Amino acid sequence: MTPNFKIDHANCADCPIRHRAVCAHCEVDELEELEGIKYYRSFEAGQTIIWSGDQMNFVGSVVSGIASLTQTMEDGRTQMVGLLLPSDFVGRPGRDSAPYDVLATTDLVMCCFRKKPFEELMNKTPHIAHRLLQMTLDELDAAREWMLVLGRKTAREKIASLLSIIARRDASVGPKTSTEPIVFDLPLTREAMADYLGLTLETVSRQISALKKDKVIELEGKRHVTIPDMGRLMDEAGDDSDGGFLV
Amino acid sequence: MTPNFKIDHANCADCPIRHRAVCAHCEVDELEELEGIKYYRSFEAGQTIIWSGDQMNFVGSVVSGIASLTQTMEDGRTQMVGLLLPSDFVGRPGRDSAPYDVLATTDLVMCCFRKKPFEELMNKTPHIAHRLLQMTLDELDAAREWMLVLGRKTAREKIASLLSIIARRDASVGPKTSTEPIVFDLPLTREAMADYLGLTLETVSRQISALKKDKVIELEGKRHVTIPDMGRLMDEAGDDSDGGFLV
DNA sequence: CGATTTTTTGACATCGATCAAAAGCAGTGG
DNA sequence: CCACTGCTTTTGATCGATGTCAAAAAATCG
Repeated sequence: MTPNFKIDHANCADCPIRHRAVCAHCEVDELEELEGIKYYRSFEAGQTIIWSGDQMNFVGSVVSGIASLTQTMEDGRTQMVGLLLPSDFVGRPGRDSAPYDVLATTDLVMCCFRKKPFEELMNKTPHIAHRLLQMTLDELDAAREWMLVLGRKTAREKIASLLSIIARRDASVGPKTSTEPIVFDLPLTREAMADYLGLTLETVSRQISALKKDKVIELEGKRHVTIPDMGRLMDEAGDDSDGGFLV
Repeated sequence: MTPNFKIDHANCADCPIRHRAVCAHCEVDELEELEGIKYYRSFEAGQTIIWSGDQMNFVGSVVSGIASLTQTMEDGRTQMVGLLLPSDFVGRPGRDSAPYDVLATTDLVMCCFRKKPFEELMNKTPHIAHRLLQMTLDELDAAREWMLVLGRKTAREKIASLLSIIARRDASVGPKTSTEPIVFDLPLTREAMADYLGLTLETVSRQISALKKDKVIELEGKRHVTIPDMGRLMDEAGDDSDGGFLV
């Protein structure tokens, strides 16, 4: 059913997400135990990783690519409720069924653990449990920030907010000042952006065009974005313009 | 500044939230340790418990009353991002400043712990850490369900969703069937509901009047609500009508 | 009972949704 | 290389749900 392939024997020491994922605080011996139960799975863009309501028999970390969590109403309206970037964790220890669909938005590689062994390991490894709590609190903060976006921001502010979030996560390796331009590729289609923002794809398209016309962003093709002035973008997002960078 | 008073020496064994709060899984000896560092604080309706950006030097559980988490934009637009009912936890171990305002929506009693001792106790007490992770995952689920409400539901569906959530949490002690009427008092003003739902208070008022006219709800005064048919209300909310009760 | 807050109701404006069509772009096979 | 197909994105015209502004009504409180 799921055309995925395995990448066995990859070494945790070389892992690109080693220092940010759920295993970030693990000692060498703990890491060895994790290494013993882990396996890799790849998914193609567009594939469904987990269906809402399904039994979840594994948990894991996004190694590369982007996944999304979405909720769908009976009549087809859909809302994205989470965007999972590399190092983010998928799954909920202690629960057996998934509350939302998990989709591969791009080609994706995950580092998986069968749920049962992971839970047992977690129970005897405070480093993992502690890290998972921290990550869950971070996700809760992100979800609540997104509630403000969904509930109170205008379409233009919503687009600017999404762009600034992607820019910030993407640029965390890049320059630290807010004066240098930031460049990145949009990993989402207009429709996925609309589902994230509670808009229609037409409105997304119009607002992106408007931001481009007003020189808040530059576009090469449909996906390659340049932010000449991050402060300007954050003003457009309705956020405190210095909150993100200086704190 | 904060006119609060203390209720010392209350016994954990008699605590009304004992079985649902962060201390739910504690053994007798763990409970004694918690009892040693706890203290009670009362807040009046409308009081701010914690300001966004403030140092948080305590964490704790809501014992009675309702608190809300709200985010405010520079121009005054506000969005409620959390509704804390009795047994819910306030505070984030490991973080030092609050990301949102915490307000007492009604008169409120909290069972507090100074943050530092609580964190230390948590680190040596897996029962507490584990329970807190479970509660945080529950909050994350609730936040994500709310994202669907904010992003994709109509004003009428939003009101119906809020009523059904309050009804469900209120009625968890009450009858288990969906055929008996459910009765409760709304703990929120129209304005607070508007802030929760991303609406204006006028729209909230109009939609409540409409639901009343259509016999989905009955009102005595402005706050006392009767739900004659819970299934009907959940249809109006756009939810699967049996999801909440049978699962 | 008067003062203040909360809620309702009305008239009107607007932002974003909807419906429709065209344009751009990628892949496929002849 | 081009014609064909399907998908994404843009653009245009129109409509309707919800916001805004204003005032009255109801509830609460001293």
